[in-house]
Amino acid sequence: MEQTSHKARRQREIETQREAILEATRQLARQNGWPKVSIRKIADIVQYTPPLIYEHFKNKEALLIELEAVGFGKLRRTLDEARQRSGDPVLQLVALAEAYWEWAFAHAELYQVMFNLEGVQATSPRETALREAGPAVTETLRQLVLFSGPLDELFFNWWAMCHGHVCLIMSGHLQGHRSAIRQALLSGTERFAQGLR
Amino acid sequence: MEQTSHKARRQREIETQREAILEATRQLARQNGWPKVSIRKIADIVQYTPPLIYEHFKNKEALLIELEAVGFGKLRRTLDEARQRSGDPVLQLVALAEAYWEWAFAHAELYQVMFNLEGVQATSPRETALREAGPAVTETLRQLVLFSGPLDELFFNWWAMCHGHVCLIMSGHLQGHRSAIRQALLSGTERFAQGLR
DNA sequence: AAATTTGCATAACACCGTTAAGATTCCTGA
DNA sequence: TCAGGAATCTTAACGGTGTTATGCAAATTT
Repeated sequence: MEQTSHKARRQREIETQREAILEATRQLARQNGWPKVSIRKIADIVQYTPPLIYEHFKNKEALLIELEAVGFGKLRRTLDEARQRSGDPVLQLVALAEAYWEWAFAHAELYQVMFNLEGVQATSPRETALREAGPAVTETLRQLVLFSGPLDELFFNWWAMCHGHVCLIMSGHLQGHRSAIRQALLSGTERFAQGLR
Repeated sequence: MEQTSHKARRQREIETQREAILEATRQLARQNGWPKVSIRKIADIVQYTPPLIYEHFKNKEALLIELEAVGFGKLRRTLDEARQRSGDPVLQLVALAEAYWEWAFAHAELYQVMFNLEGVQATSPRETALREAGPAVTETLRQLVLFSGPLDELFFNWWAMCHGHVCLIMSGHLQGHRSAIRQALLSGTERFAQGLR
């Protein structure tokens, strides 16, 4: 049946369009920041007219939510990898913070859409999205804490430390102190981990 | 000279208009979130037409920057007060974190414009704005650290802890865990302070 | 070959930030 | 007192935005 292959080919074309839209969106956000990202400009880049975007995404927010999920997935994998580069839990936790920091700035446009920073606004149910990146961290924390400590609290602490330092730079505050803040995050995380032994 | 009193009266009217604009902006942001704040709606509330806004502010961003400054001023005063409610530096640092948390949610619309959260985007020189709220915290930290420790780093750590926890809630992540995150911030700050003795 | 579905574009709507031009009121000075 | 001008505000417009109804042409099915 070549009908099937036609349909399959068409299906791949659609998927290609979808990927192109997502990639164009990220490109625009990287180049000019999220506030200047518009459906019309995205359509321009992918060489179609605006209504085509709406065949792939219900609206602009749905596009952002998709990228948010992409971001959390990528971040999760990055953290999983980082955890496996050392055995000592203290070093692990610091390595996780370092990986978090590097990832955030290497994929700033994703990070911004994940946390509604710098002009992004998407109101989605994100409850699960954040937790998804947690297991690697939580497992490392577990090795640091005797008995069953308040793992949730400690996880929030670690996350807030990382996110907080990243945000201070991304929001434009302390622009000139990027490496100093990076150092503060790393040494702060180490002290945090040491204190849990 | 009643010319002078005329001018003075007029001056006060202008100031009143300006205040009304700022207040209307905050009101709209509180009610519907920043993305739905528009010059036209602000003009509606203050019972004038849009161009009048531009007699008081160069553009929309200038309005936001003004509110950003208002926010940092208020936050600074709040922290100064909180610091004076206890003598013990550990308790002080925790009280500062608590005051920070409470203030952020009591003035969420200001907090969002201060840090470009939830759809706000203002590109301003903020270097000084953040530091302005620092002295109270730094002074408390000084009492905790022997000799001259890396006060800058510790200040960034404290700030990032507070800001990070606040952000996790404000961005919609962990929506249901507000009081748990609050508790995490407070106990995390206490552990942080204890570790500096 | 006719009918229908697919795949896209054109064109429109309401809203946005911003500004140029006009109208009206008020004050000034002769 | 009254013309002239400044102060004060509005109307109207421009280009941009997200989104959707309509239309058209090609491809597919019957």
